[in-house]
Amino acid sequence: MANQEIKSSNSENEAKKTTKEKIFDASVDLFSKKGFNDVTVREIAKEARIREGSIYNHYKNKEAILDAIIDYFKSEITQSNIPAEETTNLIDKGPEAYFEGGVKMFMARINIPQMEKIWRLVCIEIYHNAKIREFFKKELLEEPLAGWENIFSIMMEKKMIKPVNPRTLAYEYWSYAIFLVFEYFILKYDEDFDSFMNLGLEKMINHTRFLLEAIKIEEETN
Amino acid sequence: MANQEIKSSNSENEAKKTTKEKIFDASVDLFSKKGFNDVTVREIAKEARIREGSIYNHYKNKEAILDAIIDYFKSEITQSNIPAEETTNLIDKGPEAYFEGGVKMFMARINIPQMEKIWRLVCIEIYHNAKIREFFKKELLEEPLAGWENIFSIMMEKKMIKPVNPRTLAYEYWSYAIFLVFEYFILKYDEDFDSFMNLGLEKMINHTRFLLEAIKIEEETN
DNA sequence: GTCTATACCCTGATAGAC
DNA sequence: GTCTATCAGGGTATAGAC
Repeated sequence: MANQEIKSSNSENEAKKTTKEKIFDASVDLFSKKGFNDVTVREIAKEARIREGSIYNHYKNKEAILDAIIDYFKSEITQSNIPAEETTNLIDKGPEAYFEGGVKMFMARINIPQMEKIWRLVCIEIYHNAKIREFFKKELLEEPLAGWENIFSIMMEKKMIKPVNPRTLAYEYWSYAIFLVFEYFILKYDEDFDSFMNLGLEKMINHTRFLLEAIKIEEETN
Repeated sequence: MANQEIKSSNSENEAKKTTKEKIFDASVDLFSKKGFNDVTVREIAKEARIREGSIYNHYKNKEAILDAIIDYFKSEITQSNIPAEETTNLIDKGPEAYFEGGVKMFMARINIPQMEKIWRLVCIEIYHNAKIREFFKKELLEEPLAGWENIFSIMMEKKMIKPVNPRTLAYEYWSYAIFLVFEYFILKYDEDFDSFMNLGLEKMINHTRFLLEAIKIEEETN
């Protein structure tokens, strides 16, 4: 956490940035707005206030810049995963507490200044870039689905929630999160200037409450 | 319904196609695979087995081909909307029947041979093409959400389902459909050779059952 | 490392004979 | 309508002086 300020954010201390960082940040900006294909190396150079040729001293080619951004995204996402030990502790606090934890976990993956732009970039390049697509499928779809399925199974064993198909329940829960990402970063990114953190959080909590109501154990069974 | 075979599908009677149709079909094929930007006019000409220059006798430019495809998509989607009168009739048959109708309505929008490719094209160009994005937002997100909100409100008034926030319920229902579209056409299009019709139908029915269970009126209240 | 200058390729689109 | 030939522009990437 000491020298973790490698990726300095936007307009702050622009002067202190290395050229490589300038290229990285300018590319994040442009790619997230226009998509990889529609950004030219000339534009990146202009935005980074350097000459075109200098870019190739830091990155092999245009594709390599995108790769670096994807790697950064991957590492940020993977870091924010909740360790397995904490999971078991959280479950005993009841479904409400766990859901709340889940929402916060989900939001933590987005609530880093530059990450919101990279999320946008990931969403718009997902069809086009195999690396992004495979990562998204594995780390943001299959792995969370399997995780939630496991959680729900445990909760059912402990009679904390109604017995339903845990796989179905995992899909019911998580698909909404993916929908929110899609809705925000693809459909509404240009118009909603509020961050996903603020807009999505409320909707996700709403969703969680609804689901909780559907699967809670009725009091009257006592 | 008589001369509605204008858009002849793939390999059938290739010879009978007009040149304009050849260009249209070749473009649908290529755009849906690679995206608009990564397809060249030369490729389209090759796929359509004509010369490059001939394309411009039928379409003003490359963009105009995409526009024609989008217009075709729009008209197919709009046609398959259920008229308002039928809606009220369906509601009285109970939530199960109505949901079933809803799923079929949704699937009907996809289950036309060439439409599956165009759906893919729409999904991958949605960030990039304002016309597609606005249509998707209006006709496939906002309008259905408003429609379902209305349906659910009526059902609640008629005490057919539990009283919950109808807007929330509409989101709970419809967001899953959008998720399925996204999952299939973006994440899994290359690998799943089965049509969305087959794969999505089962998942959507599963979802419907879960939601129905959550909002049904309990028998014991009698 | 950064700059200037440029090579080389591919793009969408057009002109004009047939 | 379809073809051949071609253009102008813009794309990535490189060479070589500083």
